[in-house]
Amino acid sequence: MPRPAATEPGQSRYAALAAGLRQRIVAGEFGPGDALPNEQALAQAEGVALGTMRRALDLLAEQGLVQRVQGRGTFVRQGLAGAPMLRFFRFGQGPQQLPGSRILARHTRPLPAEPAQALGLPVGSPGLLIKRLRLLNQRPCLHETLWLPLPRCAALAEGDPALWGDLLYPLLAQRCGVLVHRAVETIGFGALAAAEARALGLPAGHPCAQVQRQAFDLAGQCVEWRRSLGDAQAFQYTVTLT
Amino acid sequence: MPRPAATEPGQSRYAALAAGLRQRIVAGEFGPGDALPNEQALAQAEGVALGTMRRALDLLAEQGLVQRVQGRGTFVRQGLAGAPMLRFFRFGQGPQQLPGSRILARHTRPLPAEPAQALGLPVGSPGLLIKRLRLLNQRPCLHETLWLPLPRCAALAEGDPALWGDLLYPLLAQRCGVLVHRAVETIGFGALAAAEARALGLPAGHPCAQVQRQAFDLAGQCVEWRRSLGDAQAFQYTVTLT
DNA sequence: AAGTGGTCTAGACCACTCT
DNA sequence: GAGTGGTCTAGACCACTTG
Repeated sequence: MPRPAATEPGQSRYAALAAGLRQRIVAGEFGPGDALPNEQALAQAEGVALGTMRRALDLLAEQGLVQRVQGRGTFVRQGLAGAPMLRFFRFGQGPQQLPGSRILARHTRPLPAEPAQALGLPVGSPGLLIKRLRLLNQRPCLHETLWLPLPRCAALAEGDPALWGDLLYPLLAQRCGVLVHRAVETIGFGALAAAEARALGLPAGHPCAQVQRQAFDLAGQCVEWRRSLGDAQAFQYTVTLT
Repeated sequence: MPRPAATEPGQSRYAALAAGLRQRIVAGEFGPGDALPNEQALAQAEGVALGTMRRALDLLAEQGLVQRVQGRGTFVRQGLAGAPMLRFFRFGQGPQQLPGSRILARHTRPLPAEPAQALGLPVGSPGLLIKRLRLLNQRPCLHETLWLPLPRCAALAEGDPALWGDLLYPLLAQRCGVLVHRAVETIGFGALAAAEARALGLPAGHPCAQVQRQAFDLAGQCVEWRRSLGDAQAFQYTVTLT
């Protein structure tokens, strides 16, 4: 009975195997889109039965870290595509197309209280502030305020934002090596301040829906704080309870 | 190789076993809270290996139909407790207590278009309309409009609503034999009409959050349509994306 | 045809809950 | 101690994808 190094005591074998694989993925041994070795190889390498290794891989798949494809292999999942923000809103009808982006401002600034807390950094740490407008059919529909932690996302503090394209997360991945893997959003309701209202072409004080987002990388570090504002009339969201 | 009756062709054995068990539960052979026979017995009865039956039971557990408890057994889950409506709102702070209910109206009426469609019944079918106010610390916080399908929920058309207690779903279970197992909710924002505003003690036209709910029984039949209105200021909801 | 994950078997032993 | 679900093994065969 070999009792190889369990990552945590009191854990089942397959959970330990999953944790080990998770670490290897986070460490970059397998990049996004890469295939893992096949089950047989992994099981043999760890000296464990095939079924046990399968269980570990299934666990990682449940957690969204890998994706299993019959006949092809087990692959490390890509990060979040980005811009699923619009799923909360119904602007016009017809096929939902990709929203455009217009950067309104970009500054390096000390982090204010709320973003700092969300990012898990001390207030006043260096941050990158971005304001942008999301557009659908050339019409402004969302006003966003973003804060990014600065040593880490420094690559975005330089260069012409006009060349960035419409999605932030692919940019974060390419330029900063930051892969967004999970996000938590909080929905609320308020009234538009003058500046945002003007940008959206709505009257000041107009009711708006507010979506605050924290985005996390593979290691669980928060790498973005964002607040998006849109017309409350257009807001709609569906949940299922069980 | 016995190939006993699969509930559906082209399905894996464990999926078929799960479907069979599901049917038996829906048919009432095992009521909410009852224990299923143990794995060994079920596997033997179906002439299948233990692991395969386990897989079927795990599937039902994933779907929320049963709950597995180590050392005790596998149990049919109770229906939704009810009143998780308040999870969308933060009224005051401190420990969230159970909301009170005051029935404002109850009528038997032909179903209007929207509730009829949600319930999967023709417009004009007999329905039971209920309006009620949810209260927290004696203060009104939610205004609800409910439609129930009528032959089925007839027991609620009689008797004194003042004796109903604060939760609808336990009532539906006891008096009508209707077990709510799943619900779908859609969130939107709007403005309060005069009547609702008055009931909630807010000015007419005040911004409000609106939660529409369809509740389903074990068989997947819609058994309730509901619209709840509350102060938009108090609204807050959190989602996780992966 | 070779390689992958998906299903199924038949058994052993462990961890937990109840009486 | 008896009974339950949870873990693990070692193997067989199937279904799907790709060259």
